[in-house]
Order: sequence, then structure tokens, then C-alpha cells
Amino acid sequence: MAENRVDATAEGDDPVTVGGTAEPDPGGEAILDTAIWLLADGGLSAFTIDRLASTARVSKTSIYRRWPDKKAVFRAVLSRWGHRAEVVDVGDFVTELDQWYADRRDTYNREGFREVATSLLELSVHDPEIGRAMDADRRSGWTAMRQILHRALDRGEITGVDDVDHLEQFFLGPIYCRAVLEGQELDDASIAHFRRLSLAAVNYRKAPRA
Amino acid sequence: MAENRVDATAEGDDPVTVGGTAEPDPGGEAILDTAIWLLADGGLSAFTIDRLASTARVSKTSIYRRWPDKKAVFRAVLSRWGHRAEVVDVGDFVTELDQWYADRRDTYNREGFREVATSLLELSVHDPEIGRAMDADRRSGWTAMRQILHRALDRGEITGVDDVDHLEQFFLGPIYCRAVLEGQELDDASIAHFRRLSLAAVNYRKAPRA
DNA sequence: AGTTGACGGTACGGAACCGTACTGTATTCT
DNA sequence: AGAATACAGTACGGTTCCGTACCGTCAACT
Repeated sequence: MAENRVDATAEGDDPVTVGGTAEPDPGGEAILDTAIWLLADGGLSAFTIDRLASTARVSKTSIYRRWPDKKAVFRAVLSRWGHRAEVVDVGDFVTELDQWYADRRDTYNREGFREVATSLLELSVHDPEIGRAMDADRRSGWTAMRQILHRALDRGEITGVDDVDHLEQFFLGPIYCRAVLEGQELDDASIAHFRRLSLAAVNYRKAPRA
Repeated sequence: MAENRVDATAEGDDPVTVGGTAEPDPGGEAILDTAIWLLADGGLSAFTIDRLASTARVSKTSIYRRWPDKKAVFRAVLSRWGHRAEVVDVGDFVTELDQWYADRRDTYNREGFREVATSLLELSVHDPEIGRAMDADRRSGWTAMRQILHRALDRGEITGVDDVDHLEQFFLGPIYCRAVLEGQELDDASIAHFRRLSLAAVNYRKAPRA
């Protein structure tokens, strides 16, 4: 996956020497993509700076030039890997929910997602700094569902429980539990199961005016 | 937590020399408890055999006598840490569900649970052997909910979805997501939220004959 | 042309870690 | 009493890893 990205920008968009010098990468995104790949295949115990350098075909100097130490690399990996789903306001809870489900399905089915997710979670739980980075990322990214729920509550489409925290966990939990914790596939049939259950729980009623 | 266990059996139940020699521990349970504690505070990156030995006040010899290498220690930790909830058949789904909720609440609120859970999950995802050990443990332990669901389906108490896999994930997901993934507290109010939502989803009806 | 800056490659010091070997001691079994 | 076992303590070899330093090169900029 990392290589894809590198190769994608490697050819034909820059008047650069053909003989090996890399395309510009000021922020080190290619390195981070390689780091994500490395984390996906091997986990924390196999993740070393030396290996990252050689896998990314980069010298360790280039890594330590951008990030002061290993933990900083992890933080950068976390913020690059974080995915922010954007669900536009279409005026109807179920439509937005389905968009969110589709996004989650695609995300969780990405190759190596489970591996990277568990490694980064382990890091963030045990390291306060990385934990804060994780929180910030969650707040800015995973909150698509939170916005959907806020809108649905405002429209009066769902009733019974109005605590957004619990509602978010109620919708996210089952699919996360299946895909990440248990490592089972999350296909449309699974989504349909959880969708039916969750919608029944939440007393969905079409918005009065929409 | 580990010390508690050690201290609990340390005094007064064995005619043993008072001056330092340890109480019998043929299976190494005290070592494993220390390992769990070590994992809870520091995570994978801080877990070393040397530290385990010195923290457990045991020589490395005693560790390598029981387990061939570090991975074996992890597997032993996993199977000791695994908690099997037992929920007896009382003839009513909601009663059994509440027992299960209480057990989950107590388990997830144990000090260090989140830390150990994420570390062991990371290990099991990236190491096939530990992954199998985790699966076996899950199958034998976490399946209390699965049995509850089977009984409820047999009794005809819940309808709508009959896939036990999805149902189990549907009930477990929210509380796991809240307690382990997000690290928020799982008190009775939270349980009540999830309980209300999940029961509404599943069309609960008291058993015809019970 | 000369300077600057980013890079790759390599080597290094220092530390940590794993797994093993050895020694001496205390306890238990025969 | 004597043998066997389990243990603590220590030391060791070999490896790995982190973070830094140095050097030569190549491209870009002035």
C-alpha cells in the first residue's frame, strides 16, 4: 500500500533526475505510508527505525531530520492514518447513516486496517502523548457519526436516548467489535444486520418536515 | 493487583521457612500475575523478561524453567488473564442479561483492564500462535453471552435477528467500545443506556412458558 | 561559479534485551 | 544421611536497537 503511493507520484510529474533521486517529499508522507505498511505487517515488535529506513529506501538521517525520535514518528503515523469521514447533511437520518455505514465498511475492510488499529491503540493507551494525539484525531475524524446523531436529534427523528456519547458507541460498537476485535469480515450482510437492530432500538421516525 | 494475590497466599497457610523463600508456585501463577501487572503499567514496550524477573522477585531461571521463551509467557498470561463469565440458566433472558452486564461492568472496571486488553489484543493480532490462544480463550470464556442468546432464541424471547454472531457483537460492542476503545467509565448509568437500546432492538417478549 | 541544503551510506557508542550457563544454597524426597 | 530438585544470583555472548556523527554527492538557488 505504501509502495502504491510512492510509485504513483514517482514518474512523470517532475523534471527530476531519472537515476534514483526521490521525488520531493517535504512532509515525509511516503515515509509515513511505509511506516503504516510496516506496522500492518509485523506489529509493534517488528517496527524499528532501521527497518523503516531500509523499507522506505531512505536513510535514517532523513527520518531523524523530520521527527525527533520514535514516538514522534508514531504520532505522525497516527495523524496521517486517521481517517475523517465527512457525511453531508441531507436532511434524513437514515440516508446519512447509510453513508456512514458504507464509509466504515470501506475503512475497516482496508487491508491491514485491523493490524494498524490495534497497534496504534496499544500505543495510545500506554503513552499519554500518543493518547492525546489519538483523542484529537478521534474528535476531529470519527465524529461524523456524532454530527449525524446531533442532526437527527434536532430533527426529532430518533427518541428514547439523547446522550450522544452513548448513541455513538451504540452504533459504532458492533461493527468495531466485529471487524477489529474479532477480525471477522464486515460485508453488506453484516451491516444490514446491525443496521436493522440499531434502527429498531432508536425508534426512528421520518423527520416531521424534510 | 498482582501483589494482592501473592500476599494473600504468602502467610500462614504453609509450614515454610519464614526467611524469604517463596511459597510454592508450581504453575507460576504469581509470576503471571506480576506479568499482568507489568503489562498494565507500561505496555508492551516496557515488558521484558528481566523486568518481569526483578519485579516478581524471581530469577530469570525460574521463568525460563516454566516457559520456553517470551511468547510462551505471553500465551500463559493470556490464558490466565482470560475471564470466563458463567451465567446460569434461570429461564429468563433479561435476568441473565443483567447478570452478564454486571459481570462485564466489574471486569471492564478492574484496574488496568484496558491496558492489558489492548496489549494482548495487539499481540494476538500480529502473532498467529497468540492469536489462536486468544481465539480459544474467547470461545471458552466470552461465550457466556452466546449461551444466553441461544437460550433466549430457543425460548422465543427475542426475534428479528437470529444470527448469534451478530447478536453477540451487537450486545458486546457498545460496552467494549466505551470501556476499552474510548476509555470512558462504564457505570450503571451507561449500562442502563445500552440495555434499554439493545432490548428495544431485539423485540424482547417474556418467554411463553417459564 | 560558488553556496546552500537535503540526501544516502556508513559507522559508531551505548544501552537494552534475550536466552543460557554456572555457582551456591535451601528444601524435599529416598 | 545422601541424592535430587528448585531456587536466587550473577555473569555472559550475541543480537538488536536507538540516536548521533561524519562524509561524499547531487540538485537548487544566488
